[in-house]
Amino acid sequence: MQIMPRDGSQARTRLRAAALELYRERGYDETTTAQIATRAGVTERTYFRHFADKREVLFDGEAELRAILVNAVATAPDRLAPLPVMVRAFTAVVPLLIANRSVAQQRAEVIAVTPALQERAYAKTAALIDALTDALTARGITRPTARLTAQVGMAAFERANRAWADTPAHDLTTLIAQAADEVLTLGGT
Amino acid sequence: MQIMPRDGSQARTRLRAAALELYRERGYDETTTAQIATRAGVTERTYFRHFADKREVLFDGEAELRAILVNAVATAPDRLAPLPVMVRAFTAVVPLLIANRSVAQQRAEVIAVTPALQERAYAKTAALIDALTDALTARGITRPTARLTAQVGMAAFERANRAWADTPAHDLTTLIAQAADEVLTLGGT
DNA sequence: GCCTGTAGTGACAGTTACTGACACTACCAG
DNA sequence: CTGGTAGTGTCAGTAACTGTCACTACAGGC
Repeated sequence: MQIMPRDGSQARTRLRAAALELYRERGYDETTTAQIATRAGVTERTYFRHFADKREVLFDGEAELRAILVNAVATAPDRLAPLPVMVRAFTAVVPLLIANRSVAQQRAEVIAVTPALQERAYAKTAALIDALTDALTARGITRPTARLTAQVGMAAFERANRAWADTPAHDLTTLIAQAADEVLTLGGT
Repeated sequence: MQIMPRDGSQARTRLRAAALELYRERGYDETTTAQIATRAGVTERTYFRHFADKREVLFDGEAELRAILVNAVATAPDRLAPLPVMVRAFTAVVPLLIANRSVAQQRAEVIAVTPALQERAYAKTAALIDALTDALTARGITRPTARLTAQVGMAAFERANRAWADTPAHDLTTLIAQAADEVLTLGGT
């Protein structure tokens, strides 16, 4: 067997790249974890030491995203209303999204055609909402309201993100603020 | 082997009951699909003819829920603003929720302690949001706004549902309307 | 009463995601 | 040079899920 560098992060990186490639080339269902491992130059067992399951390999960035969001909420000015706090948080994440845009695009294409991956994506979004709920609660907002705020904020963010994907010329920061405003118009009158 | 009635819906019903029992008795992870099938008096293969996977057996009611929601949106008065349409839709589903309350409670307990089931629950919620988005689009609302509305409406509904679980004395219909109102206050000023 | 089609099922073999246990190797601290 | 630690390979095993085929209950026409 080949001698492999002991730095685990390298194997992890290669596994991520190999999985994305294979999922794009032959589809998620037609790819086995053994194939991913082989392409990355490790064994299947090593794959499962780095990622909990076959899906998780595509969702490695979530922790970083969550950290930025939570920090932005925590450092928001006091007295700022709940939804503006959300706008602030999602705005803080814009640079990361811009930096990762091309890989994110490839990921999104695979997820869009794979129900199993969509399911995981929903769970990751829910985890972000949980984290945002906690962060809002720490600001003194009651938990039910905090949860509602986090969900509504996430909905606005997704709306902005989709608009951004359609018309990349627009500024994502502006789109986020507009989506938040739009929420407040849905009640009519 | 025993002679089994040919009416598939009976096996399906027994499988649902057996799965809920076993998941509650020993936990989801410690339950095998073979055990569910045995308790329901069928083979494992028959289980997978009725349900796509080990999780789906707990989420059989979604189609009915979706039908009611979509119908309520379709038959809502013209000129009603988007969010009030959502309130109307979720209000229409209240009787079903009241009727199923005890089973729903047991289901919720199992789901609450099982990440794999939570993931599926998120996916089911997302499917409802998709259906609501389509229904709103049919009313002439643009798709991005329809999607935002469906997500915000679902967030309000969940907020009402949680409040209802905590204080069952309150009227769910009222709680839904209040949650929708609360959304409009999140912007401040 | 018999024939025929259809839907539901049992039996069985096979693939693959995932796990536990153990041994080995690169590297780091002293 | 030594001992500890983290990452890995190997192997065996479990359980979710699938394909295929044969069989059985039942409904309808004749």
